[in-house]
Amino acid sequence: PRAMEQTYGEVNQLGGVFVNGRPLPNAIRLRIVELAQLGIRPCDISRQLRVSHGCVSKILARYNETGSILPGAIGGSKPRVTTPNVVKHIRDYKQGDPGIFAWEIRDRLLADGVCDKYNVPSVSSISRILRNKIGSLAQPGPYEPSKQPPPQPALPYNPIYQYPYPTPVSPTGAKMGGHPGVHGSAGHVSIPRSWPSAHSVSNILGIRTLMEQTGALAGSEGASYSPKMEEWAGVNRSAFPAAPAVNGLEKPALEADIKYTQPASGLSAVGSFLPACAYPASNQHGVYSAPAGGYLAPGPPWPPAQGPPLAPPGASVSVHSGELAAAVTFKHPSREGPDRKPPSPGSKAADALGSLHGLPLPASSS
DNA sequence: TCCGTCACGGTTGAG
DNA sequence: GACTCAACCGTGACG
Repeated sequence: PRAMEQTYGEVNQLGGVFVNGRPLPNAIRLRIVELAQLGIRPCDISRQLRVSHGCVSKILARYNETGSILPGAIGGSKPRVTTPNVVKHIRDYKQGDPGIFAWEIRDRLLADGVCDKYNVPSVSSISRILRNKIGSLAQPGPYEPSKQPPPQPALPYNPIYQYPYPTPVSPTGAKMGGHPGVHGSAGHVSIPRSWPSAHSVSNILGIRTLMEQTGALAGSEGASYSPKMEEWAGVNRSAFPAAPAVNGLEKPALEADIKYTQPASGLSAVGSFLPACAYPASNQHGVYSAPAGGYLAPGPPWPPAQGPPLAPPGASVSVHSGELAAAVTFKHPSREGPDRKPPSPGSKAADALGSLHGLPLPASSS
């Protein structure tokens, strides 16, 4: 097992451990942002945390843009908009008016509530449907009524993809009037993924948060929802300053991150979907395993014997290597048995960051 | 020396 | 269950 774990991580040029293809632990991401907010230069952060400067730059850029330290949603596919139900409606429109234009169909799909502006097919898609699926109406197609799948609701989208519905067609039917993140409000988060999905911050910020608050997710939708870290990108974010001051670290956002990365056992509403985050606690432990401590903890502090340049005035924020190693909870397999217990709130990791933030940070967040 | 950017090899998850 | 695809990741190199 140890050999297997040792093959898991890689070591970058700075001596830091990373897992190719996987995001850095939240603790490190948080530290990057914090140190940046304290005025420490990205290059220094890079060396101190042993994370490539490209990564530091990326995380900081994202934080400045979205206010979130969390990585984006990994994997998944863009949900189809041309569902059988949509195709059926298009077919109906076409049959009712053979001369109808694609854009007219599009308008009707919107007007009839078959789709909303977030999932309505493009005109070109409609044209393609007309050409490929409806053009040969003589032949029974896959969407022939006789072969139709069971009737679908007016909005035939998988509940997993809870689109942001600012309109009365919202699945919850309540509190959908203009949630943040959809129409470019002050706190709008523009994750560069245009399609609205459960992965999109727009959706998350609005629907997810609202639904959480209203308890609407307690039902099957919540159970089937596959949340991502990105979901928390803007939770509790109201407005992110374009140029946050050193002390302007958006504590509410970070606190939200910290708060919501509590171990599932300690959470009620949010705990249920935290394990599905991009950092499953168990996975993280496995991923950032033995070598991490070996590379991070014993390593000489950077820069050697250089405190002031990195130490912010009056604050002891310099990250000691051991502290960091604890903060990122690189598991040492020799110290943790197979029956790994959930880290206690008073764990070293929590202490490491808790002492820095005055906030509890569970090890599972790393 | 610093920093933004991008290619690369990798992971992930829906279809 | 294997596969594909398109998203994401961090690293490392370049300018």
